[in-house]
Amino acid sequence: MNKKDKIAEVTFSLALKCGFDNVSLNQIEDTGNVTTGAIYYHFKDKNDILKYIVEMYILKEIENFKKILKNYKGTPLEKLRFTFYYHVGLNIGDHSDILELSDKTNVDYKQHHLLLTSVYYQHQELRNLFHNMNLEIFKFYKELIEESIEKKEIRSDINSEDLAIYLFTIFKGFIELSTVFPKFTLKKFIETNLELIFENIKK
Amino acid sequence: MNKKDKIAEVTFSLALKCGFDNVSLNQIEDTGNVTTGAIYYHFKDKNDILKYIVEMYILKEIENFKKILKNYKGTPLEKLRFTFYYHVGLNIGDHSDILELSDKTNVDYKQHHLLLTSVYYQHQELRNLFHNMNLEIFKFYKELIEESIEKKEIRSDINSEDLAIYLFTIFKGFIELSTVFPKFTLKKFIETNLELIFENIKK
DNA sequence: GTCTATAAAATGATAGAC
DNA sequence: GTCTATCATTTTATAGAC
Repeated sequence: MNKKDKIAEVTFSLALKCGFDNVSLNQIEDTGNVTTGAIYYHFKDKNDILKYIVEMYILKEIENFKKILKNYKGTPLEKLRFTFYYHVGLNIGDHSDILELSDKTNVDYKQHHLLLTSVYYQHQELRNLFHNMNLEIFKFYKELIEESIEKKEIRSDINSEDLAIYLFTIFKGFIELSTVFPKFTLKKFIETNLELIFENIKK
Repeated sequence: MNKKDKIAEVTFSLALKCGFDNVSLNQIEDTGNVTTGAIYYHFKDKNDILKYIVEMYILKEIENFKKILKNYKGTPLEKLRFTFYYHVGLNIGDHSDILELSDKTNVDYKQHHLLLTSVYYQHQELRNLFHNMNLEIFKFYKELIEESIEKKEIRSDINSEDLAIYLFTIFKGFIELSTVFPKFTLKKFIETNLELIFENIKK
């Protein structure tokens, strides 16, 4: 791995623990065995590292996932279940040659979600990147629904945009809920919601 | 308002904009016309202000809301709609004599949600307070459902705990979604979801 | 209880050698 | 491209007067 990605990787890894703004250059230098000089050669300033991380580690995710889902065979509900589980598994790296996280197994979806939310909050200059990402996810759900309607796998008397909103809401909801509400397991959240979603979309 | 609450209020107001950790004591002093001396007389350290804010401004919310909903007459769906709209309206102050926000109208539910999430993320010492809050909300939904089943207003062949998870998920989901996804209005998110919820709970 | 002055540490960033 | 040394600011927090 080149130095630039090394810096990004170690910063990402540190940021996951307590937020990007709470990671100091000193920490990055000590943990990653890099020096101030290297950092400021590759990046304009500290926030430039964040921008690079967001673009490299986060925004590529959906494109990758779409490719993966293309090869996945199953009913709409199975595809949805796969989607939900895939995203909380955060299989970064397993299917991607862009990302080179050396510690792939340790990316926790809760920390990942919290980091994204905090970055969105505290770095308004990056918000458009997130808006575009969410638009992509929305389109993904809508296409999944329209395809299923075409194949007559689910009921057709319902607006695909509304259903996409509904699915997206539940997706965001159980991630958020399982993050800040440890009473139940993630599996419980996903399966309970899938069951009620199914009641709504079956023919 | 006494000095302690003045400090808390101005800190809360500043924190809403870009996160608690990004507010400096200097900012608090300048904005609130208070001095270092006053701050450290009333609070142990900076994080002690946050703890006070969380306890005063956030955790009391549910208790207040429960009281309000008791006086609200309507069907379960109407109660749910009221709940959803109430919480994004964040009617802090309108019904509470505990809170004394001088700038009540400016509390934006998106900023409020982002602040809570960031605080949860970056201040692990406060997580238990949030867990308890979420448990209270969960119990609220569960009781609403059980009451509705008893009154035979909704279908009874469904587990009240599962339905509570479902409602809570959607609540968390549309808050999160409308915060980071400006394509649609909040009203669109709420109404679309309510419609599909209704399909699930009607007799 | 509230003030000012100041300490002590940490932070992001730059300069210049190699 | 990478290093070390250092600057300039800002930060939280304390001390002591009133």
